[in-house]
Amino acid sequence: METRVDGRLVRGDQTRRAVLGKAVEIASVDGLEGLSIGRLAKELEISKSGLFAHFGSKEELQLATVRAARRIYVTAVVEPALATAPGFSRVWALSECWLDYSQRRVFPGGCFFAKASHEYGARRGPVRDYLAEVNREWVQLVEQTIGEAISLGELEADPAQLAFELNAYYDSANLASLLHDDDGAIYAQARHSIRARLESAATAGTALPWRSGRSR
Amino acid sequence: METRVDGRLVRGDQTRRAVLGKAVEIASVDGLEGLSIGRLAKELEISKSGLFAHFGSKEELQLATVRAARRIYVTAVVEPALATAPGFSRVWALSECWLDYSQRRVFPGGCFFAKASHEYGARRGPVRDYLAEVNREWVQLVEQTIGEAISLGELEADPAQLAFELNAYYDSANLASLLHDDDGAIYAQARHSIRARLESAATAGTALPWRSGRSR
DNA sequence: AAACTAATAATACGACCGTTCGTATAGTTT
DNA sequence: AAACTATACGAACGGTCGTATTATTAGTTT
Repeated sequence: METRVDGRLVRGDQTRRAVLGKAVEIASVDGLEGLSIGRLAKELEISKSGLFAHFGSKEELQLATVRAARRIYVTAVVEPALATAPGFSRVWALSECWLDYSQRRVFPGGCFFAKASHEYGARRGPVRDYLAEVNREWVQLVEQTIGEAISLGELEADPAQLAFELNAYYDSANLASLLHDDDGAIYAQARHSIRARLESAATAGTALPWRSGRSR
Repeated sequence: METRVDGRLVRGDQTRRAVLGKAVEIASVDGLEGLSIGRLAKELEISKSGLFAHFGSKEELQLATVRAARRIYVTAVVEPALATAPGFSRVWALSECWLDYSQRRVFPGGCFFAKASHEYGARRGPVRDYLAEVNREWVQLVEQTIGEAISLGELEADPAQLAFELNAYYDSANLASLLHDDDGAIYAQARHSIRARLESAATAGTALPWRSGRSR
């Protein structure tokens, strides 16, 4: 099965990819509103009008940027966590992957969605709606992961409640690390809280991933 | 002792007050960057140049806006909480006051500082520095309040750790309520988490404020 | 009443905003 | 080779941005 490719479309795709890569970077630092078409074009050394033609409106560019960020997020956080077997250890992996994603600065401005959600939380329109949807998606994944651990008898908790708490720790660590030029102490603090919370919810027989094999 | 007042200065003060009141409103929804001098002047029906003269630069306007927001925050959260006696009940009051402040939308866009801190977290400059300082101030207050409760033998915890966790619950509830047009369910969830966390840290004899006198 | 000061206003500036338009170029199809 | 299509470009549009300069008005002091 041979796939004929249109060189023009390939070129367009590459441009689009480059634009969105840069857009995600800029927006994670300066926000989706601070992301301007002129600046984006200048940094990529392409024409403003040519760039604009790819999206048709600022709002479409913003939406495409959030979609691009979502793909990066899935690759950086979701997929690595799903590589761990379901159950307690996957809940822990999810936390570790998230903190790592924030600390590694996958987006230079910290978690893209924490930033964008705060930027658009009090507004209306498609951008906000999509951000809300992505957030729901994520919370659902965390709840589901917790649910699996409960089903496997490794955890005892209200999934929604525990998911809320874990998420709170993630976001709080992310913000504090940004605001205070953190050297890692804040992430350690978050890890400590997560560990304590999970430990208190673990069932008796469950092996705790952060203890290397034997109990202390 | 009689105080002679200069009518011109009074007039200027009133204007300044009105400007900052509006500025804080706008910024809590559209951010400190979205806060523009032209828009501010238009909404207040005064001249752009006259308004500008009060601050001298956009950055000074932003700093003055954050300072104004801080005063409102102190009035809405800190002072009411300090009306409660030190100890476990004050820790609880702090949480209640904060959630109430967020839920009542003292700022139309939810917590001003959550928004502004995310906006400036990844940047440099005086605005970010001041936001970081205000945050430190707040965290310190929470830790100190927890410390008092420990000294009084009503609580057992690491103050920094518990403060981190409570703050995480506050901010997380604030964001989720904005993003999902909350009817109050999210605040209830936060209250539940806070209650559970405080209950687990309370010492044996401590009366729990949310139980009306007798145990269940 | 004159001199002075503080607050406000009018006007203008260059830079950048998102957007539109006409055109040139590269690549595909016939 | 001709017709067509997708991508990219330069130039211009009306607006708004933050800021500077200059003038006017309101209020105080002498």
